[in-house]
Amino acid sequence: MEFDDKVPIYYQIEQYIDREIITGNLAPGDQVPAVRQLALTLTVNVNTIQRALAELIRQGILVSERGKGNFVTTDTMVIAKMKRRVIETELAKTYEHLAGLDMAPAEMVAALEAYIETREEGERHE
Amino acid sequence: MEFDDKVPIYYQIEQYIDREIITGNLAPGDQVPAVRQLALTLTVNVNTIQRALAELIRQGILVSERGKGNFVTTDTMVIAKMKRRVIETELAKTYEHLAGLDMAPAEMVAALEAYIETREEGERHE
DNA sequence: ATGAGTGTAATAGCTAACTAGAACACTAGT
DNA sequence: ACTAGTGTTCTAGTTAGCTATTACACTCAT
Repeated sequence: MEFDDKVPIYYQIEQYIDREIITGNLAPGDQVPAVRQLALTLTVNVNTIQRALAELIRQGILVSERGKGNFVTTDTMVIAKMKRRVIETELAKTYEHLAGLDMAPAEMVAALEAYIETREEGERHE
Repeated sequence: MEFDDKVPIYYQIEQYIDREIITGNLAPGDQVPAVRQLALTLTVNVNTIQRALAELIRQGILVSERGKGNFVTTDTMVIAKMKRRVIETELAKTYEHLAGLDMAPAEMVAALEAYIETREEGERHE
């Protein structure tokens, strides 16, 4: 996995697992890969994995069972709330950044559409 | 100024100045506030300011004149290129993040529109 | 020449993030 | 009981980012 070196790895791992849950790659009740396995997969130290998981456990998104593993909560409300938070945060950040460029809301939408368009152009010729 | 403690301050200052230039708050040829003044305004150490400016100078966005000050380049091509890069980067990041949530391009646009809508709702009642 | 205003550089010290490695605690299958 | 597979904790050491402080270099008006 490639990390953005401008933001803490443990934080990016948190977001990575959030996404895995949102997309259903990790379903409620599923066991998360073992910490040592994650450390290998993400080529990162176990402690860093632990730090990321600790935060997700604190939020109730994961449930830790000593000796067994870490599991995605079966509390779908917690997951739904997390999903809303993740999406909202993403959009808010985009909005703020573009607003800081003096872009009006309508322009933001247009810019995103244009970006998607050019991106699909590119993919067509890959 | 409020910084995101997940990303280096010097980097956020770079982006801040980029934005000031894009919005025209800082026009080509304009003098950038003195480093010690910026340090005060942004409540940050002079060295941190210097680090941010050094990168902008390296990119040719700012021009340093010892004893006089730092100035926005008059090379409008450099500025135009920077502006494109900033916007492109912003949209790309949003796209990648939302794609990571299994969102289709059309959904991204819809989500952004919905976000803007609710946001304007909120502002109306502030 | 002096002084105020500018950029530049260097030192020292602090903290957060990360790594490496070891040890400990618990679970489940044999 | 043993063993393999889990999570948890701790210590030590490295590096990057930031602060504080001082000193130096240059420009311009007086």
